[in-house]
Formats: sequence, C-alpha cells, structure tokens
Amino acid sequence: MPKIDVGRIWSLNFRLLMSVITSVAPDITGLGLETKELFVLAEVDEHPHPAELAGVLSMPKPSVTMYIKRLEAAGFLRREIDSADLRRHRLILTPEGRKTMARGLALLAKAFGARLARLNSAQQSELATLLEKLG
Amino acid sequence: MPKIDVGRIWSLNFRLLMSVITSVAPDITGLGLETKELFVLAEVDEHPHPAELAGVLSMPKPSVTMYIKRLEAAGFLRREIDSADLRRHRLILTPEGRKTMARGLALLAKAFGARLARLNSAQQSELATLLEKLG
DNA sequence: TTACGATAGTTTACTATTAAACTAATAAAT
DNA sequence: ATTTATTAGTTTAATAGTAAACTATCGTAA
Repeated sequence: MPKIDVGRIWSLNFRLLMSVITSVAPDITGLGLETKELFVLAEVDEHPHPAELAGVLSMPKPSVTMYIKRLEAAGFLRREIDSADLRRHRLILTPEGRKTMARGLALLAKAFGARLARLNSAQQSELATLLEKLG
Repeated sequence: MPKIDVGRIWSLNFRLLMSVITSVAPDITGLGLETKELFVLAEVDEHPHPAELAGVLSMPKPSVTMYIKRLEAAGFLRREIDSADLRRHRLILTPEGRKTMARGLALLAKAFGARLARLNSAQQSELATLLEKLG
C-alpha cells in the first residue's frame, strides 16, 4: 500500500474544479446569473435559509445576502419571512429559477461530465459514495 | 446501476474543497500570505513564468501580477528577466519562500487529511486513484 | 528593415467581495 | 419580567479581483 500524497490529490482536484468553472463561466453568464449565484440557487431547495447557505457554501453572510438580492431581482427566487421565527427568510425557487438552475447545472454537468467520463459507471458511483462520506 | 448524478458529485466535491480552504485560511494568513498567494507559490517551481501560472491556476493575468508583487515584497520569491526573451520574467523561490510554502502546504494537507481520515485506508487509496484518473 | 501580428507582463478603472458594525428577533438565565 | 447572550440577516466601508487598454518585446515575412 503506497503512502497517499494528500497535497497532490488536493492540487489535482482543485485545479480540476477551477478549470471546469472557468470553462463554463461564460455560458452560465449567458443564462443571466454568475457562477456563484448558480451555486446558491442549486442549494436553495436543500438549504432554504441564507445563514445555512453561507455555512454550506463556505461563503460570508454578506455575500449570500447580495447573491440572493440579485437572484430575487432576476426573478429566480422569492423570499418569505418565516412566521415561526421572524428573523428568518425562507427562500423559494420560482419556476423560472428552477429552469435556469437546471440549465446551469446541465452546463456544469456537461463540462465536469466530460472529465467524469474517464471513469466507468461503477467508479463514478464509488466516487460519489466516497465524497458523500467526506462531506 | 443507477444513473450517476454529476451535479451531486460536483457539489459534494466543491463544498469539500471550499470548506477545507476556509478552515485553513486563518492559519495560512498567519504565515504572512493569502491562500491564493500560497497556490501561486506552490506552482512556481513547475511553472516559473506568470503567464503559465495564470493558465494552470485558472487566474487572470493581472491577478497573478498582483500576487507576485506581494510575494516578492514579502521576500518569498524574486524575479529575473529572461535574457533570451526580455518580455519574460522567471520566478525563483527564495529559501524563505520555500520554507513558507512547505508550511502552508502542510497546513492544507493536515486539514484535508483530517477529512480523508473519515475513510479507511482502502477507501483513501480508491479515492486517490479515481481523482488521479480525473486529473 | 519596417511592418505586422502575437505574446509577456503591467496599469488603470471599475466591479465584486467581505470584515465590521448594525438592527431585529429569539432564547436563556435570573 | 428583565437582562443578557445568541442568531438571522443587512448595511456600510474598505479591500480584493479583474476586464480592457497599455508598453515592450518577439517572430515572421515582404
């Protein structure tokens, strides 16, 4: 069993993600949102509150505030004040937001999928499982 | 075999990297450089010219210019004009820069390694293999 | 041998991001 | 009940990042 080079795995992985993001950024912009706004949009269903989004996406709260503001202005989501806790805002995707999210993720999936295609189906499942454990 | 969700793999992986970066950022700052400056420093040996660095790290050229300027001012690297091509600057790590790079990468490896520890040894190897294939 | 297009790196001028401080609401303790 | 601490989200003030335009050099070609 050879010793694993953590730094190398890190660097490969990081550069992979950055290069995929860079390559799709112009297409995503074409949908009317920025890459980071898409990441926010993509987590709204699972994490409908801004503070959670900030945590899960490792973003500062003010950044989330701003992305949400833009996404709302663009008609991709709307906000409701949580009646059980008046501090909280529940975010809800609009149909347009959901459609745009799907398109954006499809672009990302296409670019990332091109890399993932180097793995066979079983390996892709295995990777998903391992990343689940790491999350 | 269920169809694999590329977007989900993407999201898990992206969130993993961001959370690791966020967790080590304060310690890296303590070394006297920013995270992105560390990434630049870490690629200088393999890619000693700014334009290459920009390509490999998926960063705009002006950003690289700025990071290099700071790294040079901090004494972590120096620049030589390539005598064969007066447009090019060859970057060279100083001993101090090399030491700081090693410390920074060690912090990163430690934080990432802590996540990796959730996997058993066989799973770590499997992950390494899969990510190698994707690089 | 100058003219032209391409490349390396920088500067400028603007936008994006965020730390710090704030308001408002809730929870916990006294 | 009232203080105190905590949490959600926003605003402000300042820094970080970058697109566009620039200088300088190079490679090539008529």
